Amino acid sequence: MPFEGLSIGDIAARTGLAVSAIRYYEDEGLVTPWRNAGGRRRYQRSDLRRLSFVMVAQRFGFTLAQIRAERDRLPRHRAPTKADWARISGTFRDQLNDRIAELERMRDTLDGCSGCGCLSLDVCKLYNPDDAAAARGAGPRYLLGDRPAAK
Amino acid sequence: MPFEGLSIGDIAARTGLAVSAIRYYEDEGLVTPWRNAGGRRRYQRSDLRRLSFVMVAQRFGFTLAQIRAERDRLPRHRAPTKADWARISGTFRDQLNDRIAELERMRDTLDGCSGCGCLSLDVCKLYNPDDAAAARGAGPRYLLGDRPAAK
DNA sequence: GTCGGACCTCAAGCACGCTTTAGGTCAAGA
DNA sequence: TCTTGACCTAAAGCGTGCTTGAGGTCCGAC
Repeated sequence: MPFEGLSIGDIAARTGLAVSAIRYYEDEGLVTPWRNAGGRRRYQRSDLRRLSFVMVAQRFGFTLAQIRAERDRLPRHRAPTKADWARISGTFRDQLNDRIAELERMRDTLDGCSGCGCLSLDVCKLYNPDDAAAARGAGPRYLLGDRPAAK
Repeated sequence: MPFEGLSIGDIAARTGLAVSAIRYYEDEGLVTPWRNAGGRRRYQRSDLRRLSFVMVAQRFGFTLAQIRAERDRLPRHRAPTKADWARISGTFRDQLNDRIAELERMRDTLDGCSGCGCLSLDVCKLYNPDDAAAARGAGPRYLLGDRPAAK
């Protein structure tokens, strides 16, 4: 007998996603089931991989919009190659490295502050918008590497 | 003449926060101005430091609720000591280190996958909930270190 | 035939951290 | 006195990623 597709419940059971989340991903254009005669969603087996990709990419810090954009950069007329996935995994890695670097920079700043007596309410530049910090703009965000925020 | 307090506009200018954000922080119990005869908020100079602390702690990944909790652990009857701030900075550092470690773990997983041919749709365990991953629960989240999610 | 569970749609709700809007009030300068 | 800008409150809105609820349908088993 022919393959009649997986139900949304099957997909939920096998991905660990909630049924409502799967429907939401459909609204977001991340997966596109067809419908059976009764109007129920039917999924291909490859949709399991699609949704797994979404889950993995989320873990790596991508928003659903970014994931959709990444997927849209894949060729539609052929199966994804290793090169395609290498690009995506490179994107993942770059994003991870950026985030790691930022956190390390923050940790170093914090360590520097601890060593120099910072985090003292009366001394630390991080808390004192009156001095150098204020001169460069406003508030401690500049000391922490933020760009001048659009208010 | 006596110090009549800073206006919310003064505070906004000196911290770089939006006026609406400062009022929101008041709703959240993070700062407590008094009111002048006309009902306008008046701030102490120390409120600049309070709000700077909020900004710094947010940068370090704390939610407003956590920041309030941290502040509530400070003694109310005396000025915060270096030891108080050392504890807080230690909390900051621990949190940073946890997040760095998690990201590095993810990067290592990703690198391992790239090296072994992972991120190939047909091979990678990350995408294939049918095999070992499925046996341990459902979907790739387990491979990535998530706890079994409460659905 | 009918029961029940899985499924359907659409709308609203939640958490977080704010901003925006609407409709006033206060206070300093011309 | 009048204007203007800074300020006030309360309520609603936003973005992200979903969940929950209400009310109805489909379909396999008994």
